[in-house]
Amino acid sequence: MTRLAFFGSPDFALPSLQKILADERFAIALAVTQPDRPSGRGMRLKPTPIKQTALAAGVPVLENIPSAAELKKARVEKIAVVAYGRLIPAEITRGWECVNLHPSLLPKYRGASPLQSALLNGETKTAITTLLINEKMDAGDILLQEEIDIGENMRLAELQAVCAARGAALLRDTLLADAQKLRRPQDEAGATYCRKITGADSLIRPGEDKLAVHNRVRALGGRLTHRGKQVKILETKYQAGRLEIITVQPEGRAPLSYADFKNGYGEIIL
RNA sequence: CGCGGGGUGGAGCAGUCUGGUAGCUCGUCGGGCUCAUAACCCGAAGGUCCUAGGUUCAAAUCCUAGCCCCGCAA
Repeated sequence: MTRLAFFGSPDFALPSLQKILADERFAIALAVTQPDRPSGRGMRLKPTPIKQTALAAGVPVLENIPSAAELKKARVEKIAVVAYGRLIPAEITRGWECVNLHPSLLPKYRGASPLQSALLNGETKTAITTLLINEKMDAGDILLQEEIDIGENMRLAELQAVCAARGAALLRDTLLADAQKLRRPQDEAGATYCRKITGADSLIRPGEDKLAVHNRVRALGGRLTHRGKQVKILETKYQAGRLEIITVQPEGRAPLSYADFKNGYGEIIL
């Protein structure tokens, strides 16, 4: 039985945590996650999904990066990291085997938004990769990698669900294996980076190519101004060069089908 | 007390500022046209205008309180 520390924060990390919790070959000594943040309407403090699940499972939760001494005291042998949200200091990456799950075809799409960026760029293929963490972001030696096809109409939620689920299994397999035998360095020449997504990235530009609109919508949801109101396009279908709008959401309103939308708001002109 | 939008026939909206006949697009039902249709034409049914008070000759519209839904942001 391997004693692990689990670093993670959002929903994407949840399947990994659950898979490890359910596996008797592992024991989770502690979970490390981002502090509660004001969130949602009313800006109330809200714990991360990882914190909620860990506490429910009786796992101690830390909201700050522990010192090496704390990890030693908890008798942590290995560390699993999934979308933690902060860089992990060298003191830890040098003292422990830190295995990270990153949803991209490394060395491509290092950084904060691999799935969104891949969709935005219209990639037809991505991957889930486990790697050893070093000082540089997502640049450590690769352990296991599994390719994932991206369908033409696949949306972020689906892609994320697939990567999170299959990534959980890949992470478990990696943690059970001998990292020293698996490790192989990344091809630095092929490295690309994605930055953090901002609100502006979801804006649909006037006259933008149909396929670009589609990619934007399925990656981030496309926003535009329609008759003076902000409207978000939630779902489109792209087939044989034709773009069909499926679901939209006007500002202040619940999502609705485009057919309903047209009845009240009129047609959207792209 | 983070900022903001909304609740009107079955669906999506306009009307509210400036009180005075319940409107639009769609759906449903009936009829017509057509070889035919998700197309077109004619007609019909269907509404406690979120709730409770208040103001007024008169409230979807103004005032007060409450319930519910949602967007931004992070």
